[in-house]
Amino acid sequence: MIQNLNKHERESLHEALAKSGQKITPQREIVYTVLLAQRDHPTVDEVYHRALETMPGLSLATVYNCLETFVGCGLVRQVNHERESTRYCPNLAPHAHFRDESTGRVHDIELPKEILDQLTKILPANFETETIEISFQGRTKTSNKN
Amino acid sequence: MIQNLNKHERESLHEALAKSGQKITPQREIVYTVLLAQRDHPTVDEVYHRALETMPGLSLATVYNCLETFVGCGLVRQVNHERESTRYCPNLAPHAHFRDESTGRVHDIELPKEILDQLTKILPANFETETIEISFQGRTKTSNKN
DNA sequence: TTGAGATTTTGAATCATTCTAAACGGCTAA
DNA sequence: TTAGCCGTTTAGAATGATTCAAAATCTCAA
Repeated sequence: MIQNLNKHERESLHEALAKSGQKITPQREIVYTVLLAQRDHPTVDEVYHRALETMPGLSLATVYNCLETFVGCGLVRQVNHERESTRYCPNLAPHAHFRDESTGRVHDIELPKEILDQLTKILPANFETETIEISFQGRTKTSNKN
Repeated sequence: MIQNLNKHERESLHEALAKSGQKITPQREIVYTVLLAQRDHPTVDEVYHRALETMPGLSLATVYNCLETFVGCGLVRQVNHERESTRYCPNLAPHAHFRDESTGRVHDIELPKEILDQLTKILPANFETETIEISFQGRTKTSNKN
């Protein structure tokens, strides 16, 4: 069963929404709760089905809307891989993604600040970066189920 | 007008196809020629329209097939950006991509080997990488039209 | 030159995502 | 308390890139 947001999580949500002039709604709280509850980079459809258990009438379009809103106010990151469905990730620390080809799972990889700094240095002087995305693709050896 | 493949380019193509047991066809030669002629990371549709000028009967599905084949035998890289159409790139040297949000254009950014090495080091020991993708998103300052 | 197997073609099918229009909800001012 | 404004949600249709299916065509080794 999905836990409710704790005080701090609820605050982040309310603050982020308020900051960009948007309202708090039950749908948004539930979608955000679902994202925090299981940090496995779910697709829209996965979020939708998980959220349905708490709010049976919820519509898919609303899940799209909520997630778009969260991305817009910086609460959540989009993770795209090739042409697969977009996945969503509430981890705001700078990190890369590793996609395991054998399981399809996506893992967060912590990204040292030095590497980010170095990366921005390889750009020509007049290129201004807003976001950097780094994604690895491969396999995990051995029986590690992580 | 689109130039023909030079001797070396034709050889790479034939060799790569042969190596993965596939045939040389006029369609494949033309699609590859189009990719080399203008290295602006075209979409399938762009490749299709450029190729039509040389081979009027060509079908869109064939362009999809050819590009998929080239990616499969390592002649060409796919470039995905968010949910936009997939783009294709015949630059085989390791490089990152910078997408200019104001123009939609994609630029190749040379990628120093040290950075690649460092990147693979941040992975847990049992993660085996096959490919790494790095993409920047931002804007180019000033009136540089590059 | 021939035949097996790969490739191309056309058009239909798929599927994630976006759009549209109507209903809803919450807040503010009277 | 009510009226109305405006952002949000909803259902379903529309979009658009990509894939699939089946038949026709082509390529190349023998």
